[in-house]
Amino acid sequence: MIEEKSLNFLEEIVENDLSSGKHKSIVTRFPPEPNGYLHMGHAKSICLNFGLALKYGGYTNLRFDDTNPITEDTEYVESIKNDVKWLGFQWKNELYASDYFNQLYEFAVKLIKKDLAYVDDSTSEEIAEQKGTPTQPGKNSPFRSRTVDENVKLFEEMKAGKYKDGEKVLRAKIDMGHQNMHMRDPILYRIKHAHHHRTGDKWCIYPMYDFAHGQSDAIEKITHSICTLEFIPHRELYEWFIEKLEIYPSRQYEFARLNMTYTVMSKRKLLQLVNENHVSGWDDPRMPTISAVRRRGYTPESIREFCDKIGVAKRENLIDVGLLEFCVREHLNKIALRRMAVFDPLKIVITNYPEGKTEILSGENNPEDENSGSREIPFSRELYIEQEDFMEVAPKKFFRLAPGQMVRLKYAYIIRCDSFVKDANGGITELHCTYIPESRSGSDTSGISVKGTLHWVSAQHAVTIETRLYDRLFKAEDLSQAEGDFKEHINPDSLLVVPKVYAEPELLKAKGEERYQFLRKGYFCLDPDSKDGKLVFNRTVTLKDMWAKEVKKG
RNA sequence: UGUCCGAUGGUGUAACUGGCAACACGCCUGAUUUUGAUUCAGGAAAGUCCAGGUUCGAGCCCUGGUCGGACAACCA
Repeated sequence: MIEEKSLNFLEEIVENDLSSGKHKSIVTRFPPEPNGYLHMGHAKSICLNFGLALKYGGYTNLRFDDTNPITEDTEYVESIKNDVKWLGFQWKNELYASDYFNQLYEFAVKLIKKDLAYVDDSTSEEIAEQKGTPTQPGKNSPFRSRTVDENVKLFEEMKAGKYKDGEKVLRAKIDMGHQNMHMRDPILYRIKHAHHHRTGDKWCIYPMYDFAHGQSDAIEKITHSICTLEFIPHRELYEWFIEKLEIYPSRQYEFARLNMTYTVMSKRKLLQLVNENHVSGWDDPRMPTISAVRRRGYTPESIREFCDKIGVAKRENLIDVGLLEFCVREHLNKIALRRMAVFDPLKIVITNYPEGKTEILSGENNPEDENSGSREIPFSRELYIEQEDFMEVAPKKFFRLAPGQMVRLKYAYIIRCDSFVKDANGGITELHCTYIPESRSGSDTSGISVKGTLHWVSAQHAVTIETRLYDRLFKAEDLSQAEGDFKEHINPDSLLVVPKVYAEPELLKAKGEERYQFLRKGYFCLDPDSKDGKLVFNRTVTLKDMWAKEVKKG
C-alpha cells in the first residue's frame, strides 16, 4: 500500500470541481507568445498544464498568444512546438489567438454597443497620465462620452485602416477611479500597421493581451486557465469580460513562477544575452532555455522529474540549481554508456609489458543496466592517465598513484608506480610502472586489493575529441537580489573548451541521441557542432565528487 | 498613502483540513564498491514571521502587526 502523494493546490481545485460536478472533464492550455524561446519556467508551466489534463483525463491546447506582430515570428513558433514535443507532451489542438481575430473584433463591437467601450484619441502619454497611480485615482478621458454610434463608426474606421499607428485606441469603459489599475479603462485594441506572421496584412488593429487571452480561453472552453502570479490583478478584468460578453466562464488560477539559482528566467533578459553575444545563441548550453538544456544533454525525463520535485505553490521561490543537477544525474546514471577519456594526460609506461603488444579488454557499457552489453578497449604498454591522479608526495588518504603505490586501471590490471620523470620546471612528464599480470580484470588471482581505480586510455589507440565544460552562467546565486545590472554578474569562466581530450576509440561511434558517462569525469553528449574527424562533446553535469570536497576541506 | 498576493529546517514542497511537523535536495557519519560515482545504513537541522485570542489541544480558525512580492507598457 503506497501512501498517496498529497495534492498541490491546483490538483485540489480540479478534484473539487470534478467531484462537485462543476466539470465533467478539464481543459487546459499552454499559451506562449511566439517572441522568444521557451525556458525552464515554461517547462514548469508545461508540465503543470499538460500534467493536470493527463492526470484527470482532459486535454491541453497549445495556443500561441500572437497578438503583437512586432515581436513575434514563426521561428519562435517552430522552436516552441519542438520544445513541447521534446518534453514529451502532445497537445490536442494547435491554436493561435490570431485565429480568433474576427471573433474578438465582434466581442469588441458588442462591448461598444453596450456602451462599455469607447474609442479614445488620447496619446499614450495622455492615457498614462489619466491612469493615475496605484495610490491615486485616475481621471476620465475627454473622449469617454462619445456616443455608441460614433464609437461603432470610429472603431470600424480603425479596422479599415483610416488611422495611423497610435492615433486611436479602443478602451473599455469601466472605472477610472478603480483600486485595481487594470480596471481603469484598459486598452482593448491598438492600431499597428504591421505584418502578422499568420494573418499577414489583413489586420491593422490588434487586441491587447487582456482582450485576447481570456476570450480565447472562453472560445476554447478552457476550464482551468493557469498562469503566473503577476496576472493576479488581471483576474478581475478577466472576469469582467466574461460577465459583460456573456461567454464561457473559464477560471484563472495563478501559481508562482520558477526561479533558479545562478541564472535568470526572463525572456527579456535571455534575449539580451543572445543579442549582446554573451552567449552563442538561444541554445547555448549555458542558457536555461529548453533548447539549451537539451543541447547540453539533459533528458526530458529528468526535466519532468525536476518539475515534479519542485512542486507548485503560490509563494515565491528560488530553486537550487543543484536539484536540477541531481535529477539529471539520477537519470543519466541509469542510461549513460560508460566510456573513458583523459583530459589532462600524464604518460605512463608499463615497463614489464611487452613492446608492441595490444590486448583487447572488455568493459561493461553500463553497470546499472545488465542489458547494455560491453565494448572493447585496447590496452598497451604506453597509456595516459590524468595528471591529477598522481602525486609525488601523497597524503595518507590519497588512493591514487604515488611512488610505490598501487592502483587498479579500470577494466585492466593493477599497476605499481616505480619511478617518475620530471622536466626542467619540476613538472611530472612520465611515470614508470609495472603491472601485475595475474590481476587482469575479471580473472584476478593476485589477491591484491587496492583502494583506487583510475580511468586511462592507450596512448597509441587514443582518439582525440573536443570537450566543452560548462559552469554557471552567473556568479550571483540570487540575481533578483544582486546589485546593479544582471549582466555585471556574468561568470567569465562559464565555458571552458578543452580542445584535445584523449578518448578510447569506441567514442568514434558516438551518436547524438546517446548519453555517455566519461568515468570519473561526468556525463557528456555529442554536440551538433561535431563533424567527421572532429567530435565535440558537451559536459552535461559533473559526477558528484566527494574527494574534491575532501581536498577543499584540507 | 492604496489594493492584491504570500510567509513552515539552508532550499523547495507536505501535514489525513484542529491532534505534539513529514518528504526531497543539500550537509555530516559509517558500510559496500574495479568510477572517491552508484547503492545502503544512520545523523544534524524548523517548533511553523510576531503578538494576542478561541480551544482540552492551533502550522491550520479569529484579531492586530511585521516582513517580502505584485500592480501605474498602445508587452504578454
